[in-house]
Amino acid sequence: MSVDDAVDQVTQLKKMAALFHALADPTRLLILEHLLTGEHKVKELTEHLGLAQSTVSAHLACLREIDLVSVRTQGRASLYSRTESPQLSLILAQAVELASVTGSEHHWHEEHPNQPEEV
Amino acid sequence: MSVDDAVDQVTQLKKMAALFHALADPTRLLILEHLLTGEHKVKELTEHLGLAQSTVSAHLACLREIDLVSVRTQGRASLYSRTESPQLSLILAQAVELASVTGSEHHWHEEHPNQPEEV
DNA sequence: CGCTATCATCGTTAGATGGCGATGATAATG
DNA sequence: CATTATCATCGCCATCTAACGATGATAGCG
Repeated sequence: MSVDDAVDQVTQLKKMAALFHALADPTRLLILEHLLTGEHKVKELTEHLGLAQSTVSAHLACLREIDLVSVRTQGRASLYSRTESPQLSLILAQAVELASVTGSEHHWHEEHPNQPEEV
Repeated sequence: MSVDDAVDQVTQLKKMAALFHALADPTRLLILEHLLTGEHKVKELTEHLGLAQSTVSAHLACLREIDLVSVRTQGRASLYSRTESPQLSLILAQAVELASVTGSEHHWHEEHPNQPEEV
């Protein structure tokens, strides 16, 4: 393995870490789950989460940086929606399974057309 | 949805967040990758990572709490190995793909018998 | 029984982070 | 233009965390 390859690997590991970091927060996971019902305005998310608007905006900015959500401006509102990504859906589905090993599993209503929820 | 279900969902979200948090660090990802070559003593990991022994031990404790690695004591050494988990392997494989979208992809030598690295 | 090697844990420190209110920017409305 | 609604950004604070050195615990060795 050359040195350049090692540098690239570090870069890749950092990217992966950043991705996982974006997912390492219950609030952001809840946002991603809620966005399964379609795009939502920031205010709607704020009411749904019961958090301050600035807090929600910060979480959305975090998700936006990793390109997990997309924004669409309409008038004064910013409509957020999940970015299409089979990889992310798979990651979340597997994480649900791992987290459901113990305790009553709460079904993340993800669209996974292949495997019919075998727990 | 009842209130109890909501509480369970919060619990599940916290578990998922904890899992992702364990993966949200380049050093821990590097440890998991290195453990693909088999079990390793703490000192070996310390030399491989170039970090202090206490630091490595802390990372291993973090991975152990989420049950991503297993320990096997042998003499004075603690042999660490990755816990068997198809879900985790899938998560890491998908994360590699997502992180490889831009830049030269560095192939995480994961054992994924199904899909032959379609980037 | 000393001595060394290996690892876990503790205490500390510098930096990151989630939360909030306040402020600024922008667009619809009158 | 003035006002209001919506959202992003800033500053602040409490908390967390990754890194380290130092210390303690345990197992092999002479």
